[in-house]
Amino acid sequence: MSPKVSDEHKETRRKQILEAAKRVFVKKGYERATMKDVVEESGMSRGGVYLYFSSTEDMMTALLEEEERENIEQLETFAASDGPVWDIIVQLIRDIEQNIVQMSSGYAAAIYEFYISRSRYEKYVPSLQRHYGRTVDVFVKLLQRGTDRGEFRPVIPLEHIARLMISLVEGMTLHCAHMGPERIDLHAQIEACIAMLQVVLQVPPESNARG
Amino acid sequence: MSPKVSDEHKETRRKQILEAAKRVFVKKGYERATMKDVVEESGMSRGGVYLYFSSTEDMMTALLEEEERENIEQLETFAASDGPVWDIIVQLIRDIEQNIVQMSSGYAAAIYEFYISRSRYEKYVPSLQRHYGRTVDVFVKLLQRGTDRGEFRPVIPLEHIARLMISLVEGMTLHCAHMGPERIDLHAQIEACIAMLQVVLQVPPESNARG
DNA sequence: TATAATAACGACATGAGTGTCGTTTTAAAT
DNA sequence: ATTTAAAACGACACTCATGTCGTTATTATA
Repeated sequence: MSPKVSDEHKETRRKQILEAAKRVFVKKGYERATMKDVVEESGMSRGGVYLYFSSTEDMMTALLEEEERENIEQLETFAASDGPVWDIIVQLIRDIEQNIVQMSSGYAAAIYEFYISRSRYEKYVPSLQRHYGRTVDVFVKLLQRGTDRGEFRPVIPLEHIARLMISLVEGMTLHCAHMGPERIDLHAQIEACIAMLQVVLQVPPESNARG
Repeated sequence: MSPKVSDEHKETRRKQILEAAKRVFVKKGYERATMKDVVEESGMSRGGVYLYFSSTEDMMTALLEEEERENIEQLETFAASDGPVWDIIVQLIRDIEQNIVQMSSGYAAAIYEFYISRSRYEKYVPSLQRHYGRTVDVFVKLLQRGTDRGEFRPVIPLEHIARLMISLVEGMTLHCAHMGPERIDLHAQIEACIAMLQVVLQVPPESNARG
């Protein structure tokens, strides 16, 4: 008469399966990944894995839920930090560059596959929109703070700038996933992006944020 | 003793199958589309379809080959037209907006699925790179002409501007495929993109290209 | 009109992934 | 040490798309 294992144990197993799933996604992509693959990669049995997840979609959802939360939190942390807003933005963009490069070997592609296949089913679109909307919000607020402080004199509405930046990052990420950072000259693009933003926000040149 | 049908007939059949395939791709996406689907959609038999294409990959490749060629040609035609370069660019960008909207219902998603799944296999990457490279080239040359003519005084290297624009378009297209043009305020983004370009290229304000 | 080449057909064998479920193993509680 | 709840196993039946291939229908030519 006892629940056979502790909750921690179950959580460990769950994590273990998710890690195996992630490796499979990186290697084979989202659509081509099968439960069989994850079973083999995790070293567990078919029945065992099914005890925790009933599809690869469940697994990817679980993986992304956590990562999206971390992403937004990181963005909010950046946005909330002290100092000149322009410096924060520059740091943020360079941080994004690292992220893009890291994900460009397989995992980004798998995530895109997942989102794209989901966007086909209307019920999933709201969650995409929510994430997009939150990202826009955080970025607009950051730009607004810089403007309020007199750091910027934007020549384009802030919300439009925010949306453009997000589109830009998305495009670079996708291109990177397709062709790799070198081929698209990612680093130059990132620096040019910063320069462009500086012009559009009319950041006075005395703001120096060279890394 | 005769080749049973004319070449035109075979070409017609081929087109007919490709059209059916495109409808299937729009409806189900690339990965979930099966030969069975295309067979049923085309109204032909299994054996008949296999006589023309041996996989959905073949079909998508054939569809895209033509469209990519048309795309580049259209871009080159734009770039080659007379008149102020700034006007050409503005027209080009607004044209891209139409393209993005048109493709946002299913087909763009299918194409992304296709490219992403292909990028996983190295042998396909060169063709992606080639297309990307050509697009950059055409755009750089256009910008260069405007600069040579004294229309622009770019504050950022032209090649970087070109790459940024291409990333931007890619990002907007992807977001549109995910969430639709309204949700991402595509039109505002397009106009903001034009405005941003105008600033970065330092196009004198007398250049009026309001549509 | 007859014929020969082949386009088109569709049933079939095959292979791969899925979800289940009866059995075995494990570990907490007695 | 024994009990027992449930974690883990893995074989099995099922589904579905694939590629083939022997058969049938079609149409340019003789």
